[in-house]
Amino acid sequence: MPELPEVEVSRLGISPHLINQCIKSIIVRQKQLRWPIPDEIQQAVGLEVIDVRRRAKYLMIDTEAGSIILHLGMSGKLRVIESSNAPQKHDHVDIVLENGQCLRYNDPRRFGACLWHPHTAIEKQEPHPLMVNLGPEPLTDAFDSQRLYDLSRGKTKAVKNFIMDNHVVVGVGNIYASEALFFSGIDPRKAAAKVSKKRYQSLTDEIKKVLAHAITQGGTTLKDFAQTDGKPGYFAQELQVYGRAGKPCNRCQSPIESVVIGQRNSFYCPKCQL
DNA sequence: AGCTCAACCTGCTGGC
DNA sequence: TGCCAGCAGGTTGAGC
Repeated sequence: MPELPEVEVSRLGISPHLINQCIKSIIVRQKQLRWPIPDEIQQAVGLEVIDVRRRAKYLMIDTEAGSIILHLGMSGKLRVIESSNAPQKHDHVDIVLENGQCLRYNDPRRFGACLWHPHTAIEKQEPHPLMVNLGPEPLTDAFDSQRLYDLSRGKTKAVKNFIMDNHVVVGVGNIYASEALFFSGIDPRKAAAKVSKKRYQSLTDEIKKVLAHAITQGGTTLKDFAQTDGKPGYFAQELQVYGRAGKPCNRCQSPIESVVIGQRNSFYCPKCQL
């Protein structure tokens, strides 16, 4: 379900309920996610939540002793509810607060993760191993067209795969990759090395625009994404190409086409994207 | 080094 | 109505 906008919407939704609250208990009903949930996560019990941060599609719930790292995978959802609410199917983890509320993590496909990153004295500033090799955040100045251009030289893979590579830039998933390529008029199948500097400038701008705008709309709800208050994301109705195979392009009326690139279904307008 | 592909898991949809 | 194949927002790691 989540790309970067959906994760950021989740962060914005949960953080005011968590920050400065004390963790009373952590209930793990299903520890077998992408990786097993480590028992060390219990080190957060009794501590106050200092901050809720996001890096790429990871959420970090910071305490004095370390951070709980959450990843929503394909189907993960977070909600803040009364901890007395009966758990439903696939409600794998509760982070229960002393005020009676809890952060409940639900993930049918269990592609997500819930990990613990201790702040030991020696490695207090060390990032988690999962985050060591991540590229820049797309909504910061560290992500610019020069970087895309430089890294793309010699790359034969499709430009869509290239911008979805977390070493290049994080947070661009299958939906927004297709959308940004549409707005910049680039054929998603084109080899990354064959895209000009000028077009990487456009692509960089469009990636930033589409992600930032999707965040303001509460993300994209396709099947089951919900904001943490249960409302759907409203960006789905603004999608130009994703999921619109056979429907007319909003710019030129040509039928949108779909093609599999790097195992992922991809959508583009054959007239607007060259 | 760079690229492709299988794998992780459940649920939903569409065709027969 | 039922069954089964195919597909889904992500990421890692094996293998070429």
